[in-house]
Amino acid sequence: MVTYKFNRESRLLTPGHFQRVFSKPTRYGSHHFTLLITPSDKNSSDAPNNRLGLAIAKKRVKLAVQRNRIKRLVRESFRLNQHNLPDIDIVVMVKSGIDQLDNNEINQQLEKIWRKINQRHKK
RNA sequence: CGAGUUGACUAGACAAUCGCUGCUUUAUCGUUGUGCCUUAGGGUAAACAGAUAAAGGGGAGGAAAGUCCGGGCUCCAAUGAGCAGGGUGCCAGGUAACGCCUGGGCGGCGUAAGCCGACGACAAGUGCAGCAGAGAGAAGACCGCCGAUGGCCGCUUUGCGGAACAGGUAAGGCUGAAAGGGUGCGGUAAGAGCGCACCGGAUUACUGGUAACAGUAAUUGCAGGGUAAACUCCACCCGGAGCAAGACCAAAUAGGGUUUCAUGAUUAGUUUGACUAAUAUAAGCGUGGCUCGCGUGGAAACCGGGUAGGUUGCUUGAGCCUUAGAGCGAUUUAAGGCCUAGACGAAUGAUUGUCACUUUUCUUUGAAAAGAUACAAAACCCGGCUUAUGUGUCAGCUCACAUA
RNA sequence: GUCCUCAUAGUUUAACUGGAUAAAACUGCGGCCUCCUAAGCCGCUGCUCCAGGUUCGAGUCCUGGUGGGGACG
Repeated sequence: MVTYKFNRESRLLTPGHFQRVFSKPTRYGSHHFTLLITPSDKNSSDAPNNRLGLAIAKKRVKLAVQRNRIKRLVRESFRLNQHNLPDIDIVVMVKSGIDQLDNNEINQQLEKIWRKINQRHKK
């Protein structure tokens, strides 16, 4: 079933959720992104599918406007590609210099990462 | 038409597709909580919360920023006052309040419109001023000037001349950021507010003004300058903390209190076992005692605190718009109309197209390419200040040039 | 979000109550010494975070900004 929705169930909400991902991650990266990935918790009832969390540090991106822009782009890209992904929890982190990129470049980088995740998982 | 100056407005527009988050309405689900009914079993969706879907409608700023001031609101402490500490500082007004704003005064800049100003007091007291310089605060003879007067020397001796001993002198030089009113004339041996004129100052009086202050007159030769973003004095203001304030609900695990039961301990009574009553929350082991260490403590009910988490505070307000009145103005009064973000790992977006805009290139119009805008995003709410910043429009005023 | 602190050579610290060339150690660079290196000796290296203001004079006082660090769930 193809869905483009993105509500509170597909986000990481509490520090506990984040800790679970940080404790045993698989890493993916590109020039400006680092992604941490853990398979979803099957026992927990409130994790029906893949979920996204964002960790955009103020140290890496100074201005609030730029931080918000990056968050929105990542969410948008996740929203449009989530039906291709397996059931995982994702935390997206960011490296310095990302605020220099424009929207198009960020989208391309993210799509490359989604494809890479999909390939590895099928193996 | 050019240059400038002040004030106000603006913060890309439209469409399509896919999303996020509140609100309203409708439909479906839903007895988990609350409510209602009850024959105490439960029932109730034409009860409210809650979930899902659809439709409608709303969704960042002029600075949302810095957190520099002032308030509302909440809690804490309170009988009030003072000290300490901090802040403000020409005058009047505005305001909930302010370090803000308006009007006025004074000073500075500018041809002008206009702009800028921590702008009380150093004659209440204490301090500070390196180096340089003669002298730095009731100042000072280094160079200089004079040497009238007194003394010295010479001569043509009731006088004249010389040197510069006593001494006089703040006009000039020198030092410095700063040297104790300024300019001119008189005066003198040389000078000096020593005298006079004007300017400046001080004191007193009067006039105008609510006041700051301004003006006029008279008197006074004139007076210890700078620094208070040095201590200080004077006048006025300030209790502390902040929505992570505060209020409510409250899981698991741990843990507090009370009661009951169970268990073992001690004592007493009855006594085959055991039971009853009282006491204590320990007993026990290392070790006989003290000390120290080790170690055990079941079940149920109720009460209270409270973590995770949730709800609330949370947006109707010193609110906005229009018109009229008061006021030079800030502002204020009245009437009518309007509701305009409430998120919480944190929404307000992405993509595409057309137009507008900017830049570049070619260029008669115009065409093409690129950019998709600057500064920057709410986090309880207001009033200000400061800082950052794109383009354009409107209005007032000033100066210069040209024409009439 | 709220509150609090700090900023001086490349690094770690000084600099009195505002007073004149901002000091010291280590490091770096150059030179001397040595066959070479080390050690030793000599010399060099500063917009006192930035911009204004007060003052005769500011690292120091005042105002505004920039950057770093910390506390509070």
